[in-house]
Amino acid sequence: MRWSEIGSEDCSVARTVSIVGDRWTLLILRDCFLGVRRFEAFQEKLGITRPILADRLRKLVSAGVLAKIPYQERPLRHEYRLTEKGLSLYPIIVGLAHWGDTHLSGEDGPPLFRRHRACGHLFDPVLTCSECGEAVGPRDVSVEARSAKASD
Amino acid sequence: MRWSEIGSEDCSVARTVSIVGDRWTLLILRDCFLGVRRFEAFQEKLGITRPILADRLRKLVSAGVLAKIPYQERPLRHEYRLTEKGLSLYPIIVGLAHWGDTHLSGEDGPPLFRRHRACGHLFDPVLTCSECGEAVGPRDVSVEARSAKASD
DNA sequence: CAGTGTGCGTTTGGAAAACGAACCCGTCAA
DNA sequence: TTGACGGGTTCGTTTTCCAAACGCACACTG
Repeated sequence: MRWSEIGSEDCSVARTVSIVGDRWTLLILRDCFLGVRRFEAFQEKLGITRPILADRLRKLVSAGVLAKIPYQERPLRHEYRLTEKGLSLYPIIVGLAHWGDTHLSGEDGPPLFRRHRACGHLFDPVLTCSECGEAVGPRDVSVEARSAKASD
Repeated sequence: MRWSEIGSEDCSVARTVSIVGDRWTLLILRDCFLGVRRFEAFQEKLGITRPILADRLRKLVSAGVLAKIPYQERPLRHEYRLTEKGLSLYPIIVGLAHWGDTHLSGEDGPPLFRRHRACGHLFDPVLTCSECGEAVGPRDVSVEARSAKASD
């Protein structure tokens, strides 16, 4: 299977990976969630080469994850902002961050902490069930094909 | 920044991406969570070339995400199983799946459904705060550097 | 009004990675 | 002894990535 064909697989993971499943793309999104918006800022923070950055931003825009919005005219300049579609990638980025925090931190612990504004605490992200609210792990879930869908 | 240097960045996302932030690796993990364990099975399901598959499996094993466990001797054969460390990648894979379900499904809806065994319902994964249990989105979180860590 | 700076890219060759196809190895079964 | 199975490795070619340089529109400065 070619990379260009992955997006047409009948699998949501594959289709998502075809858009964001790239080293640089994931790091670009990380920075988006940290507030980075401009080409030069991405380039400097990431240490990515300009051609690759331009390519990835173009792809994210065409996928509807980022929007290219003018922030001045004369000369015309754009910034890249997460759309709602892009914002909904948050659980993935936080998931990556939390796994790294847990399994790959040095002795100093994780480099960043996340604070939940509403309750005021430093927190860990927890995956829960939309129906009962309980935490969900890999062994708590069974998978059913579309064709076998029963009621919820 | 070279790919090989990303893992030594002081950022949990970057370090995680250096291990799993690869097209094929993410799809291999998807299949692991669906119960695939053997080289041939991965190769067939993924349509990945053998050299790449061997390389990715080797890297996942050396990262402690998969374990290579003999399932027979004479001839000696191994299977690849998720370790606890690997199982804890579940939120990331589910996140990818759910985003694809939400934003990239065709008219037929998502190809797979997840059922929470404990409560019996088809469910969506929800990211919540470990401290207060509320759902958390990108705008609900502030980030603090290690150096600025206050109490929780 | 020439020169310099800024923001955002594109072009260009060489290096790395991915590709398909073929090959290899130990074991068993016909 | 020929073939099949499971699990890889080797090989030569195509794709992608990289670093550095270049382009371009405009603004500011002397």
